[in-house]
Amino acid sequence: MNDNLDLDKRKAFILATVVYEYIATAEPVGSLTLTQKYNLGVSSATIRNEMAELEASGYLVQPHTSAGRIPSDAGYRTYVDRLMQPETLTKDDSRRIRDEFREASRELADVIDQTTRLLSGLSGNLAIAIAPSRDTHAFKHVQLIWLSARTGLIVVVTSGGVAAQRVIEWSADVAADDMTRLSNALNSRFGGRIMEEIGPADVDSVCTELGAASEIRDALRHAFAASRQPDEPEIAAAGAQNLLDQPEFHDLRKLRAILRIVEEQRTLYDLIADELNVQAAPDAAPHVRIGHELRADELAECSVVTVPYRFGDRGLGVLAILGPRRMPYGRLIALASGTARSLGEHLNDVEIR
Amino acid sequence: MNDNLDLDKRKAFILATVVYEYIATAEPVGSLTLTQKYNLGVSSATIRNEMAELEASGYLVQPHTSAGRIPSDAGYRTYVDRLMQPETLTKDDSRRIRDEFREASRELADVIDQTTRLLSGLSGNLAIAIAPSRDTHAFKHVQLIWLSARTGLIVVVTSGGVAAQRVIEWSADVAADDMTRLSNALNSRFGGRIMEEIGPADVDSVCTELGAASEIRDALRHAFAASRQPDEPEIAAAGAQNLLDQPEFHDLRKLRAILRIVEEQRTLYDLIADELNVQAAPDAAPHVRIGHELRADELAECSVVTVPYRFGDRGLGVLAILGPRRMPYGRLIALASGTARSLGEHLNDVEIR
DNA sequence: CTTGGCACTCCTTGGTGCTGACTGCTAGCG
DNA sequence: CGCTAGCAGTCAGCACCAAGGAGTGCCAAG
Repeated sequence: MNDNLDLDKRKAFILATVVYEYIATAEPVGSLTLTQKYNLGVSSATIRNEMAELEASGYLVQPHTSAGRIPSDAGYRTYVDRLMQPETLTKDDSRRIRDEFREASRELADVIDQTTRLLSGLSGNLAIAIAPSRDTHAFKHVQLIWLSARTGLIVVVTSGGVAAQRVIEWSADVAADDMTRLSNALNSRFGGRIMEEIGPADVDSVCTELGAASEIRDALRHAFAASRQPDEPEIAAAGAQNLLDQPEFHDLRKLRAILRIVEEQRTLYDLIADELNVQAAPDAAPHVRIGHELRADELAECSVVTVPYRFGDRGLGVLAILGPRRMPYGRLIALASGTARSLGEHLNDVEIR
Repeated sequence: MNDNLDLDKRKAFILATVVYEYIATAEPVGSLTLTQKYNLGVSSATIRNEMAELEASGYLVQPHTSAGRIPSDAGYRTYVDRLMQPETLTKDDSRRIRDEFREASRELADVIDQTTRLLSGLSGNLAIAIAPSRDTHAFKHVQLIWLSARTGLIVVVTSGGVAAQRVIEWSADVAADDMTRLSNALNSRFGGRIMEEIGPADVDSVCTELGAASEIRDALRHAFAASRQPDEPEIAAAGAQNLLDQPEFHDLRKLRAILRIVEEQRTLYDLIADELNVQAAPDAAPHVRIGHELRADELAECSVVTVPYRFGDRGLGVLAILGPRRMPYGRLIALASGTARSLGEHLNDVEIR
């Protein structure tokens, strides 16, 4: 139905203009508006004929008989893929992104959080970030710290920073020296490996050799497991209140449906994490999903821009912007990809080598 | 105007019933409703006379001439202070709180976060938590961990757990032994102190004695400062989407005004932290602020229940529930104080001794 | 193929009148 | 003197209707 051939130059221009105008005004666009605000060179009657054909081809829809047209999912899709001007970051946006990362934390969780706040502020939409997978981090160091005869602290450091830390208690006195020896043994055994190569059996074997208490062995296992795979998906979201400004969300039911999705980290993760598989290549261009392409009824009127970012050689995370379908795609794509690039650079800078 | 004497027994009962009924239904309460649903023993005309007097005394207001009455700030205040039945936690709520803390993390930030999620879920309102002041934590341990010739990690442990950790880089090679010696010196110097007794000068003097590099000295200073006073107020909030269910927030302008307050951590902190000064005593009863008592126009239709919780001997944090004035005060007070108690106990359990 | 004209559709807006929920007041009763 | 029944008055909410306007589809002529 909507293959390339049914869009001649004029239809393409009209479709692009309708989408552009509707994004700007949130009002259905009529033929008169088009002839008045844009230099079409033909009369409104001609536009009407063209728009009728665009509707028949599935690019536009009419909310009701006597209204103007608004884009369908397919209309937005064509706009994004073929009609839209690519945008670059404005000077101002570049500067704000640069400034933000100059001050940014070294802690992965903090960085992710801060990035969503930045991106939601710049984009005026809801921003989401998934932390990069930890499996490919390089093991750097583990330290058992003696706090008292019955308490200690385990710290696991990977190339991504402190990956796990936990206070542990045990039931029989342990000497500080034992902890140092255990730390040294673990470090010399695991040095140079990446995290996914370190399993519970490896931890066990070192513990057995040195005769470590079972409580300490269990705590170490947990610490290493948590270093690779935290209990909850590492995901951050910010800027939900931005959605209140969009007229499409003045309907409270829709708003609540979306907030419910955002609240449930698991659902949100699934929504975004698709990209981790689809876009295995880092530095990939942002990907846009529109309306029903999101495969969630609650999000039928939303679009999502996703972009992967790099951490180190293989680690990969995802940034996303969620907003109404009527979003300024060009700007958001530029923002998402600029932020992802800066985030990747920042993570590279703070990576422990 | 509204002193004790102007509330005879019947007026008190009527006021209490109006507040109760309005909290339950969100509809202005009329004289007929009262006689029908509650056993007043007098006719609606008598109730009308009484209600007119309650309005003259400032306890009730009428949204418009031909409507029933709703409570004023003063009406809610009297209800909360003198008329309401104190409630205790239901079995079910107790159990959920207990279960939640059984599984809870040892990390202060995670606990705070988890507590707000619990409390917002139980209360159906917005929950807020401020982490206890760190000044009174006891110093436990500091460890400089050698990662490579040019990078290391500082971990400061207080009775509250890991209070600061930061990866540091320096420009001249440092040996692992130097870091151990410095750690030992700091630990023996600071052992037994509480955090507020450890200033930058103390850190400096140890560093100078051992001839530590200035980069390490600066990093240690920062780490100790951050252990006492984090850069941003430690505050968590959860459950904003619950407010959508309240009819008073169906007006989007009001909703946005409130979300703006919640978003700005600083404002939110100021709003709640008053209690830290007012209620210096731990185990104090929950405190309720109603409408204009909050001294913020945006919150004129809101109430806040706050309750301090203990951490250790002197540390004090605050839990709060923010919702519409029309909130079930008895239940929320019970929830807030039960949660604060369990939180205090949990923190006590995980405190490092 | 384009265009002006025209009839048609249907949302939006504003006005009107009704209904129902309350109230305040008053006169009479115990 | 307090209580009550009855009644008139007020006003938000709702349904209904008419006018206005934005925009369309179609057609005949250029």
